[in-house]
Amino acid sequence: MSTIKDVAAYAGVSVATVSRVLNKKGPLSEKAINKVNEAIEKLDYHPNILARSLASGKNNTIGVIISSFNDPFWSEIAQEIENTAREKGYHVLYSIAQEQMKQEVVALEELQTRQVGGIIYACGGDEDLTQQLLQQCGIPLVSLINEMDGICSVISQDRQGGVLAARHLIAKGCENIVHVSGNLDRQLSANDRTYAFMEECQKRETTCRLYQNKAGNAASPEVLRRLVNQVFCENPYMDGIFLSNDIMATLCISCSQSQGIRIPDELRIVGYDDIRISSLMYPPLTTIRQDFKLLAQRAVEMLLDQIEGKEAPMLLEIPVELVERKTT
Amino acid sequence: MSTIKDVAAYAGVSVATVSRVLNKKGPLSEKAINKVNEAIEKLDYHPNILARSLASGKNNTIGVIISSFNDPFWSEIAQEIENTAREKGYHVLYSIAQEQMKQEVVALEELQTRQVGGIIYACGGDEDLTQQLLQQCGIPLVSLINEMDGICSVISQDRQGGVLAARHLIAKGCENIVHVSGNLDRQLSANDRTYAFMEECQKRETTCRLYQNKAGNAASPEVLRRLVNQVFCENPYMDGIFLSNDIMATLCISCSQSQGIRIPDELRIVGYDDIRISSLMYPPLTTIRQDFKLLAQRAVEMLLDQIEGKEAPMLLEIPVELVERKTT
DNA sequence: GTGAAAGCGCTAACAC
DNA sequence: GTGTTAGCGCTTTCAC
Repeated sequence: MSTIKDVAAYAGVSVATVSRVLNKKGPLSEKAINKVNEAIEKLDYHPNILARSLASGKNNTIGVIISSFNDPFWSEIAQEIENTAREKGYHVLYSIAQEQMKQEVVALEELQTRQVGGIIYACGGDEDLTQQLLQQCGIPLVSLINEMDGICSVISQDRQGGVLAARHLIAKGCENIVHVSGNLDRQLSANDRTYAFMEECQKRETTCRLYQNKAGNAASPEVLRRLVNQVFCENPYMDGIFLSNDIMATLCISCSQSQGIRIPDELRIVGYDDIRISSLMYPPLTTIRQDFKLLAQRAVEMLLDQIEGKEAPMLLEIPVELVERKTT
Repeated sequence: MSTIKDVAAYAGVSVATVSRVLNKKGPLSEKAINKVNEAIEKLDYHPNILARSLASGKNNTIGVIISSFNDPFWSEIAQEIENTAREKGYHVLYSIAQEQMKQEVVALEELQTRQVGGIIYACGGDEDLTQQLLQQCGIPLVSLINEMDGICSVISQDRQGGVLAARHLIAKGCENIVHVSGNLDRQLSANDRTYAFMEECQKRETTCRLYQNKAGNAASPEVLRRLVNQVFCENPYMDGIFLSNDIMATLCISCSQSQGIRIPDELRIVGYDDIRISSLMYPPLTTIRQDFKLLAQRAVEMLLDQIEGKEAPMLLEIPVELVERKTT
């Protein structure tokens, strides 16, 4: 690996000149530029970003704490964070913190150690721990998970999502509704979709029975399937069901089909997220679409604003949208 | 942000001692250790990895060039790479290179610049460019895409996968088979599944018609759907279909169901990959399972062996397995 | 067992 | 326009 010194020597200039050429900064003669570029080419020189960051004190890197690359919702988000950050000249470092394993602390430590300029928190971990991020770390932070005291957040309008789902099912004539939520013990903005959905049902005087998927999406297929089976067993007369994510909705479609329940005539299904597969499956899923792109984009922008010392709003809410397909 | 100097000053020792405590290396007195640890605690000190790497010349980081986090197959791989690397004390840096956009060069540059010790190449880009990786970069490399001259590879036994699929469909009585491959212009080991499948059909004297999905998995739902529709239109009598990935298989299930074609009685479907959703959809998909975990694990191990100067094999082939569910 | 000091590859004053 | 030089935060000899 050649260094800036090698380049300087080869080009017959000083390291300062090479550095100037590299950064396209400062007064420079055509001749110097050409010589340096030639040397760079010849020596196959790649600047060492570590040294650069160390010397300059900034490293154009943001960190993302995420629960997994496997969850379709979060992998969409990761992809869009990556796209946006790159566009703005930033790199992204990921740190995986599996939920319910208290890995957030390690993840945070890791990113701090790597000197990221700020962190996007996109992993539903223990709320109290997460709160400590604020107190302890003192670097710019954006949460994609929920509203937290003193931490900037970008979240979907989940209450609106819940209301849309309820109104849609009721408008389609459902009278016997079931909803499977996520883990309500957790302080997630995602749970607002449940609260709003239940309230709306109540307001419309429609019965709605609530089930909780405590284990969340990360649970094994068997566990999820068992829960869905239980729901179907215990609610033979349900005519509408709202799931807090599209994976659960997929399982419901699957269960209905295997039991010969006709969709949407006998049972109407509404999911949440609108992940890629939702439009490809059969029947194509009616669902509440979260705007991945905008969520990620705004989160990155908010973080960069903080990093660059600009004023940033504390909370941004991204609209959701009902996408009607063939399950309702 | 406090530095090692601050810690040294606070603890009343030299920076060398702090460094020794940090790295648990060299002769150390209990007293010194305690003082330093206390100082670290008090000052909320986080070592700066950049400086550490720069000084020590090693940075325990590997790079991964991947086409997207969104493709379920590759996100499974990414997740497992992450898990394995972490276990071995390495960090992972991702660089996204969307296929057919020649972003591999930039991606590679980026990772080199960040001083990764080696790179896992997991992105089907232009083969000639990819080959240049070898010549140009001179750092340890492992390909998850195909066999390349002089580059270590870890790939699935795709020929075996193709044969398994063909035999299975034929054993189930299919006589009029269609296969949708990926882009055969590309030099991907994945294409072996196609070649082996076609050969096996021929050997068994079963007709098989071939379609190519040139755009690959990254194409929009509409494009994929159009292709599947075309296949169904042009082959009213097909009784078996083998898709080169599970997303395409999902679309085929969807198309069959919407046309009232009974699965598996009238049409048998075999996918490839066994992504998470494949067991959750209806009917649960018969597919060729790739061993994500082993692929990723071996790739990481192979790379670390190279980095640490150990002897590594040039090629590792990971077995695949037919998972029979309800579409055949 | 501990400290002083050189140096990793680079940037950014500051001098010329 | 260009070169010299002092660090950035850390590791690592080499003395003591």
